[in-house]
Amino acid sequence: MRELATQQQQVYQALREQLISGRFSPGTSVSLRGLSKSMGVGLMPVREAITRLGGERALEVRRNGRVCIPELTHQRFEELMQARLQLEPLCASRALPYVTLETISVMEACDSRMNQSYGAKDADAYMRENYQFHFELYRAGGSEVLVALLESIWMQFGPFMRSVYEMSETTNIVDKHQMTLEAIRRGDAEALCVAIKADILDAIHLLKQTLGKDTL
Amino acid sequence: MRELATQQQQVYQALREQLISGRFSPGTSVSLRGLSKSMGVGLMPVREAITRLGGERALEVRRNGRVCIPELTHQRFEELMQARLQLEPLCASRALPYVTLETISVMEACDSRMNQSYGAKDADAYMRENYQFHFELYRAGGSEVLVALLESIWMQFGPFMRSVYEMSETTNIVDKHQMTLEAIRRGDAEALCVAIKADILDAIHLLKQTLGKDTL
DNA sequence: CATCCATAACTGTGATCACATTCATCCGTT
DNA sequence: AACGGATGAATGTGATCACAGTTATGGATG
Repeated sequence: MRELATQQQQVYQALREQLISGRFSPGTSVSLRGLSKSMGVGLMPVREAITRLGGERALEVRRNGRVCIPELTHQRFEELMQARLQLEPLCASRALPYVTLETISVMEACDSRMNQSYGAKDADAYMRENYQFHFELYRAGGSEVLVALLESIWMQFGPFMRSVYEMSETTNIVDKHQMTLEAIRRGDAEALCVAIKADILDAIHLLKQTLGKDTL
Repeated sequence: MRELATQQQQVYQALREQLISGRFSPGTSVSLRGLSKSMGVGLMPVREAITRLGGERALEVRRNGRVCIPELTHQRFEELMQARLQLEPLCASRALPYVTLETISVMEACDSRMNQSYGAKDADAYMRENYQFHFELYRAGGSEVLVALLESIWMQFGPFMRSVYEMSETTNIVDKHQMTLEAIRRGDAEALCVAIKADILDAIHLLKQTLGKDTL
């Protein structure tokens, strides 16, 4: 972790992690003064952090200026997953040649902690470790542009996945993580792409199965 | 165009168009008070607009807070074009079923104005019309998420392309636009993807040929 | 003439205040 | 009891000020 110099960076980072962990429910309205008090900082830092996150489409700024967590839409969800399917295999392939033994061990540790969190019903930790598992890989290649795009995407669907996690009981995403790790160890780019796509397709299937009745 | 209610939205929109048109050179440093004076508005509007654009990675906010137009890097350029190659055909395919006759005529008008601008050596207009040509199509499908991602990408490589345009003499991108329009008229999704990929590959080739010696 | 240091200008950060608009609440009327 | 309008709280927007850090500029000294 980088040292967070300014207050706005601290607020930005905190909100970012909460979004990726899905600690915010879709539709929740966010107010400047509310966040300001709850985080114990002035108005200006949260103001800048929020407009920045608005630029990353992680928060929705309505026409009247009110800010809220984007609502779950079939359209939005499908677009986000399509974008993941296009970009994540690409980013993973680019990273593969630069993966070190330490990268792998960090990913293994994330996966291990993820299983523990799943057993302990700790949704926050589960989501966070899942994020770190993927991005430890993506970041290895130094693809700053692609990683930034993917982070924007992950912040956008974070709030969705939380509700999925809380509803679902049977998850076998772990297997896809093992598939991913094996492909990396073999240095097999194609298998890596297949594993990652399978992981994303799992998420799609899981969410459609869980929320399918409500939102089509 | 939507009515721009607040000042920050006006500043944001203005900067956005200038970035896409490539009116800013890479490396140019942007200061709050400088923009504030040159645009005739207070500090706050430009402050919010800039942090928002920072979130979209259209402007680079350095660790010390200084803001500037991102520098041209071989790495960055390649990533941006790879992302385009992945996302733009997808976005175009999704839009194809929703294309109306008016969409086509708007695109034709853009292409026509583009040729005029090219003849008149009006780089600003050329870049702007090229943007509108593509996004008139992408927006037709209502893929808000994908369009937002692509707009972020276009703002990031806008400053690059300007220098390319000013150096190059022989451009045949227009042909690819005709290819695109024909594929749309036939409702041929595959041909549309091919045309768009060809357009992007043209841009890649053009830039590598123009700047190839300096930055590898 | 070159070098170094002090001064001045400029930078982003954050706080605070004022304003207009929107939202919710509650009271009065029908 | 239900509806509608007025009042109050809460919201984002923008201006202005103060501060600390950096950068540029200038002159004095070697």
